[in-house]
Amino acid sequence: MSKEKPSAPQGMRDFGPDEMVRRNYIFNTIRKVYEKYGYVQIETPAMEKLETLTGKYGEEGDRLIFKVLNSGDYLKDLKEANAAEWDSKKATRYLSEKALKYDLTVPFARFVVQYHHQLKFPFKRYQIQPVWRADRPQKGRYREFYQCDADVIGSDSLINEIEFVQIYNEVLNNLRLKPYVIKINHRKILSGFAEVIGGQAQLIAFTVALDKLDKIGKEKVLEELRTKGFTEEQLNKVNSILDIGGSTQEKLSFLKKYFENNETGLKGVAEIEKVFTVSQELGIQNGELELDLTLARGLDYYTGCIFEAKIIDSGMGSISGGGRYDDLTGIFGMPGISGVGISFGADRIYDILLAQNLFPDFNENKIQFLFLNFGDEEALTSLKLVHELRKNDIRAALYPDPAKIKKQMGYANDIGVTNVCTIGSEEIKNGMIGIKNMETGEQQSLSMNDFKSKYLS
RNA sequence: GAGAGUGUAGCUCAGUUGGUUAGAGCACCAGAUUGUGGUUCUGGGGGUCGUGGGUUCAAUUCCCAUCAUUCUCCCCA
Repeated sequence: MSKEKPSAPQGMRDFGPDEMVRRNYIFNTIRKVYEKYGYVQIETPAMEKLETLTGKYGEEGDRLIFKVLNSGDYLKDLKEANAAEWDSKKATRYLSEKALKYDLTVPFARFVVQYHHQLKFPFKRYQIQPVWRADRPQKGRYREFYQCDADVIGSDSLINEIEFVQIYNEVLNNLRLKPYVIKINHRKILSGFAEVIGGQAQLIAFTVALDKLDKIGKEKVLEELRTKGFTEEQLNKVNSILDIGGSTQEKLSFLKKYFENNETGLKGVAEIEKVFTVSQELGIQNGELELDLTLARGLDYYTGCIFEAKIIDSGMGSISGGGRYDDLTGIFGMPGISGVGISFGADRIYDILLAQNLFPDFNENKIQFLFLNFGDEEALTSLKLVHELRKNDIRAALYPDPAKIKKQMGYANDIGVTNVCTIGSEEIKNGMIGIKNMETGEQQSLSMNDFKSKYLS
């Protein structure tokens, strides 16, 4: 290829008509469930002030924020400050004051603080919008992707967590994404572990290592913690945690004993237990909801229950995450307001549905009647009928150009219309209309009046 | 931020142990069928083999660099 082909930026995609139909199916399915549970929709801008986003996602997250270059002479301040020796981090605040949003939760927290005087709490909102991450793209990972968030803010009740389990169940069932598992854990259980072990300062290192248990195994986890400075005594205590297995009930009773003298851990256990028992009463099956003590989740702001949903054997990472954050609005100057929310990754759901052939047929989007164009005179008659059909909310169209009939038929076939209608000079003379069903190939001739009484009200 | 793979027609790819005019399937256009598609048949257009440099009598093929892209780790939806 001698010339550079035009293309979208790395990790960002175009969506053709077929893809949009499928994507809207996902969005609508999720939207319907959210609305049924009483969530209302909002949107926030593509960009936020850089200061709104930085520091909310941990060091790794900050690195992945897409910064937007200032307009105008963005080097002016740097020149005046003699900034030649600066590193890029120091120079950033002079070069960029806006950034593409990294998720929907933090902009929502900003929204809540900004409009709290006119919001009614508990405020239940949903939001379906793209977010951007300057990540290395790979399978199931894009630089621009859609999140479908639902959050409740201003309510401490565990009812919210329990409802999110219901929402997960309903959305995943409606999309026919089975089998799935909703993993649940509690930040206070993780904190409790850290307190018992005596490595409170190393909570982060501990949870990060714990998170890898599935992937790298027990020995490697212990090894990693050893290099992070955990003593042998601490490692022994970690060891007994890593061995926890069995049913959720067994895990819970182990934890109750383990946290005998630890208030934080006990609180976490009690909350998880309640979510489990009530969910079961509401029909959640064994295996659909699982206490996963290795579930950590990176986002720094979670403080209570944390969720993750996975489609078993999909070869895809989690398609949804979420949790409770007690003080997200605190960083914007409004402390003491608790929130909890979840987020579906629409693009990963799309990939799984496509790979497993789980999209339904979308016939209702097809054109019902395509009228062939036999020339200006004949087309006018067709156009009037098309107009009538459209008035009756029937999808109809006239081929705009008097092209060869073979070409028009080919077009009808390619875009998948249901029926082709012919009104040429013959038909006009006899007051007839030809209808061909493109699927069966059947062709019939109807009088105009029969056609109208059959399809028009 | 670290590592690996791949760049040949619009798409998916074959091929050349370095040697005259670089192939297939699909897609596209035309005809067989001048008012009838999806099947079939015939014909056609389209590539300086990602880009730059090196080795060589000769490079699409070997070497180096560069860019693009895919995947893995990190992290995450």
